[in-house]
Amino acid sequence: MPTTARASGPNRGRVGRPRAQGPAADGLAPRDGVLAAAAELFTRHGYAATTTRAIAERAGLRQASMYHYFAGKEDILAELLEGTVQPSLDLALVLAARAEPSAEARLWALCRADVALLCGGPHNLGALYLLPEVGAERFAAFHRVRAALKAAYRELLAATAAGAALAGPELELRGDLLFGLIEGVILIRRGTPAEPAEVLAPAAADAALRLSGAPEPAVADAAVQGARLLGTLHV
Amino acid sequence: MPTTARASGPNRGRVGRPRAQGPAADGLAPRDGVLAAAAELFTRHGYAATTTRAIAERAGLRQASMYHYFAGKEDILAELLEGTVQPSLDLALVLAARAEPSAEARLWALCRADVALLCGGPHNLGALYLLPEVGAERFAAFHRVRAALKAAYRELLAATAAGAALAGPELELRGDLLFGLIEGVILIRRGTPAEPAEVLAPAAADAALRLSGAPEPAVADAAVQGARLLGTLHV
DNA sequence: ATTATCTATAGATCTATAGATAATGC
DNA sequence: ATTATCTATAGATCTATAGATAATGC
Repeated sequence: MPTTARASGPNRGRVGRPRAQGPAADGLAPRDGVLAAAAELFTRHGYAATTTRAIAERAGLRQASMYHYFAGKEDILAELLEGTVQPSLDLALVLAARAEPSAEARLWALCRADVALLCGGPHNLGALYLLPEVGAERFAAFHRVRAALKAAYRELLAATAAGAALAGPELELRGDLLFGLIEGVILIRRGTPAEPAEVLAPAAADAALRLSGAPEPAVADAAVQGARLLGTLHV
Repeated sequence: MPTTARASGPNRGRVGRPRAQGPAADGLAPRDGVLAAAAELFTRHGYAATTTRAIAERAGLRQASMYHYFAGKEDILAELLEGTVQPSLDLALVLAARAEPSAEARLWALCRADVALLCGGPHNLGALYLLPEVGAERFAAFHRVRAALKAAYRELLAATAAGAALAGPELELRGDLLFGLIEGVILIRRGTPAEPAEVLAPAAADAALRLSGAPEPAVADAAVQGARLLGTLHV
C-alpha cells in the first residue's frame, strides 16, 4: 500500500484546479499552448485583431487564466518575436565567424536556413515581422537582435567576390535588398502556403546569391557547398 | 447689388454645417482627407489598432462625420488598397504588351516604377500590403488585381533570355521570388524610411534583374534602356 | 430644400483584476 | 500549503446609428 495516494484520472499528477474544458488535447505545457495559439492567431489575423479570449479558447483554458503565465498581451508577442529571430542570429554568428567554405557558400547556407526558419513550423511564424505593432518601443529587444542579424548578412556579403567590389553605400544598399528578399519570402509564403519550405528555401538562397552579384557558376558552387555545410552543422 | 449673397468668410462657398475644428488645413476634399489620414495611421499602427476616432481627428472632423463618406471602416481600407495596386497593374499591362525594348529593359522599368509607387507618397503606402487583415474575403477585389500584376511580372520574366531557359515550375518559383523582392522593399522602407525612393527604386530594379538570372552586362543594358523607356512614358 | 457636419449614445466588445475553488503535496 | 485554474466584473474602449443643427441655394 502506497503511503501517499496518487490521482490516476485525467488529472493525473496535475496540481491546481482542473480545466473547465478538460486537459489540453495537444499535450503542450499551458504556457506553450498559449504561445502556440497566439502565434497562429497573430499571424493569421494580426495582433490587435486577436483577442485574449480567442487565444485562451484555442489554448483550451479561460481568458483570465492566461494571466497566470503572462503579464499581458504584449508580453506574449514579445516572447514570440524574440524566439523567432534569435535562432537565426545564432546561426549567422557561427557562419560569419568561419573562414571556410567560401563566403558565397556561407551566405547561401544562412539564407537557406533562415528561410526555413521563417517558413518552418505549422504556421507562418515569420509573418509576425509584418505586424505593424512590432514597430512599438516595447519590442526594442527584438529589433536589436534583428539589426545584429542584418549586420551579419552584410558582413557575409562584403566577404563575397561581388561584395568586395562594392563601395560603402552600395554595399549597404545591396545588403538591405538581400535582407529584404529573405524577409520578403514571408509575403510569398502568405500568398502560396502550399509551396513547401524545402523547395522555397534553396530557391530563395539561389536567388539571394544572384542578387548579391554572383555569376551563375558561383551560385551553383555556393549551393553545393552551402548545403554540405548545413549538413555538417546538423541544421 | 448682387442678386444672391455669397459667403466670404472661412466658410466661403461651403454647404453644410461648418466643422467644429474649422476648415481643413490641408485643403483636401473631406473624403480625400479621411483617406490620407487612414493611410498614415493604418500603415503606422495597423488596421485594427487604428480607431475611427483617430482617423477623424487627423482628418479634422468628428468621428461620426466620416460615415457620411464611408459606410464603414473596412470600406476605407478597401479603397486604399485598390488605389495602390491599380496604377502598378496599368503600367504592367502597357509594358507587357510592348514588343520592345528588350524584355529585360521592360522588366527593369516595371520594377523601378513599382517600387517608386510602393514607396512614393508621404507615408509608406505599400505597407498596407503587410496588414494581416488584408487576407480577409472582403478585399478579394484587391487580391484579383494583385494576382494580375504578379502574372504580368511572370510574363515579362518568361520573355527574358534567362527566363526562357526555365521550365514551368522553375519559372513560377523565380517569378514568385522576383515579386517577393519587389514587395519586400516595403520592409526595407519600413526599417530605413530615410532612404530616398529615387535611390532605392533603381537599385531594387537592378537587383530584380540579377535575381532573374541576367548576367551583369545585361543588367546594365536593361537599366539604361529601362530608364529611357520610363522617360518616354512620362512615369 | 439640400447638404455637411455636429452631439449624444446604444450596444458590443475587450483587457486586466479580484477573489473563489478544486486539485495535489506534505 | 501551494498551485492552476475558474467565475464574475469593473472600467475603458470602439463602431455605427439617430437625430439635431448650421451653413448654402433657389
